[in-house]
Amino acid sequence: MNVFNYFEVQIIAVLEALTREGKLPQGLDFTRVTVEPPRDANHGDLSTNAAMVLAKPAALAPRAIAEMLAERLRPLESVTEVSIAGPGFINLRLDDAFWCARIADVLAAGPRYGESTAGQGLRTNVEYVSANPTGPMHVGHCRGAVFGDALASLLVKAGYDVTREYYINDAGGQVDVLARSAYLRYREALGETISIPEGLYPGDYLVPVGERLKAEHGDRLLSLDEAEWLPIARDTAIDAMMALIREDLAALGIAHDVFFSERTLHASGRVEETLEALKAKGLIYQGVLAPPKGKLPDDWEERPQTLFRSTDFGDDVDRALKKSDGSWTYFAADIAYHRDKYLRGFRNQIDVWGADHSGYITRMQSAVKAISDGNAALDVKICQLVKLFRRGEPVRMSKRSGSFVTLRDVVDEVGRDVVRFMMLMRKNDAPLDFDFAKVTEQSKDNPVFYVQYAHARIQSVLRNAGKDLGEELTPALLAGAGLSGLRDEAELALIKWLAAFPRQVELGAEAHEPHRIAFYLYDLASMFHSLWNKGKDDPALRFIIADDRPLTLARLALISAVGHVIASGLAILGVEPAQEMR
RNA sequence: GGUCCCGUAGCUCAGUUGGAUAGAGCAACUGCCUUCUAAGCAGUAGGUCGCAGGUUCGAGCCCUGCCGGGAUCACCA
Repeated sequence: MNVFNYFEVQIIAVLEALTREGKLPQGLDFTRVTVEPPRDANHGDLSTNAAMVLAKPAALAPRAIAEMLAERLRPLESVTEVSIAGPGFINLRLDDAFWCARIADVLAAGPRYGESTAGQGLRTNVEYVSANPTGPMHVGHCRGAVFGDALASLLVKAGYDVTREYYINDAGGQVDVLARSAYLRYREALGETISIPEGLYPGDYLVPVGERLKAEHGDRLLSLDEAEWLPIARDTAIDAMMALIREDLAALGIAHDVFFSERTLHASGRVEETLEALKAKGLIYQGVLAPPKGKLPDDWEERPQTLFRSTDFGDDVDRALKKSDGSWTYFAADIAYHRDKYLRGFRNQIDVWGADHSGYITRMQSAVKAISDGNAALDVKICQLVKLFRRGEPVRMSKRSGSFVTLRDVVDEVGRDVVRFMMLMRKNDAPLDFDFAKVTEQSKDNPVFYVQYAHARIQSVLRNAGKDLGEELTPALLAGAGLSGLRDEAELALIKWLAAFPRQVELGAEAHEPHRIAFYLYDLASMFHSLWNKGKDDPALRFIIADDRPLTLARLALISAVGHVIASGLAILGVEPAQEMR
């Protein structure tokens, strides 16, 4: 149950009744009426802006509307207090029994708590990672991978029908470079001494590809022209690189539903088809682009190009679809790809890109509008750079020497859970510092451990509880607990925060911001640790009270619910909850 | 020079899509371990939300213009 939605429905029902009675004018728009937790909990449990939002269109004073509304809200079940404050806020307070009943919601739903139907099964495609298949993933891919995966999980939780997709860029010049690099390793496998020229991939992850080419083709490829061996070497190498990448992703706990090959777009003629469709709409023309403002590129030459009218859709300049050699640009194929997604039924598309592609967003969104006649929406989430540190010192990486940090290095060193959580402790569009020393530190400075520790503490109490109760603590026993004994402010605050989880899921999903879940969990852990320590100061607040079985069960139900919500939230982030930390 | 992102406490960052007196953590200072895990908790202190206008009942959030930092800039992918 989303408490806030629940009361929003009731408040709007009251507004409709007032309208029918002629106390509010006909035809008011209630969509801007919201029910939220007030910023300051002292104001109440729920707050609505209805009176302020409706004042102007209704031509009434906010307080007049508020008075009318408040009068009708007071009799509602569970409402103990309705007050009008500030410029016209209506604050509601709900009785303890209502809040305690939310614990039962959590226990009944278990790991499913927080699931919502807000997404209404909207088919949604989240494309993320999409690293070029030219080598193992490096640390730069890490953030987008985790972000996209968590976002996808969050959307699933919120009721969207999500496909996780990886776009394999296997059609451009870089895979030919890969093929030549692999062919060199092939010759090496056949006994030649090789040196790797500048411009080819030096990484020794291609050595097994050379071996494999040797195993499959013997020395047959040596006598072939490049035009003949290149496709063979390329396919083998791409296949091997994708296998590497899938392993890297698996190490992060990521599995895509669809791996989509760019090459198949070209091979099937869908690029041409897409361009024909755009041409039919009058969006393609031969033209000459004005040179970029400011300093010109050294090799700038003015020439006619095949252009897409992205300026019709808000872009700054029209964009080229063909290269000077007549082949399609990456953009042309990308339009075809996004059109393909649209034709597969995805009107809701999300791409997760690195910061270096931010200049590409507007043209891609323009293209999606064009190919879908405005029926599909593309949201592009940009993940800013991750700066690596070791005890405060930046980690230097050089591509040329091949001394870059791979994703696997990071996962192996600090663990999947730490990587995933830390990548989500920042908004995606803010840069992120990642210090190997700090993220493995086991202290409250480290949010991963802080949240994990809360969960572990809860499990510890639940494990020990059986002894004190004299019988095994079962879900049924907890479910049957009478909850009325939970009266302490800290306990109620914790319950209210638990009840806020479904709303956080919906808001986070709608905003495409999984980091909200990480922050929510951090706050939840903090409230739990606080409650725990109250038991240190005041034994009456401990979870297990020897001579009060009903209260003990109520508190165990509460912390069990906290455990469920932590586990449920961590599941969205793809992090395992810790059962024990010693 | 164009475009995009960022600018909130000394530091690192949240800020419920425009709500009430702007919040955490670190660092500093003061307390809390015979008792469910001190890997924790409580408290003190710290702010002209980059600057200036605008929009309205109301702006950290929206608009315009500046200032500062980053990314990117026909044809690569």
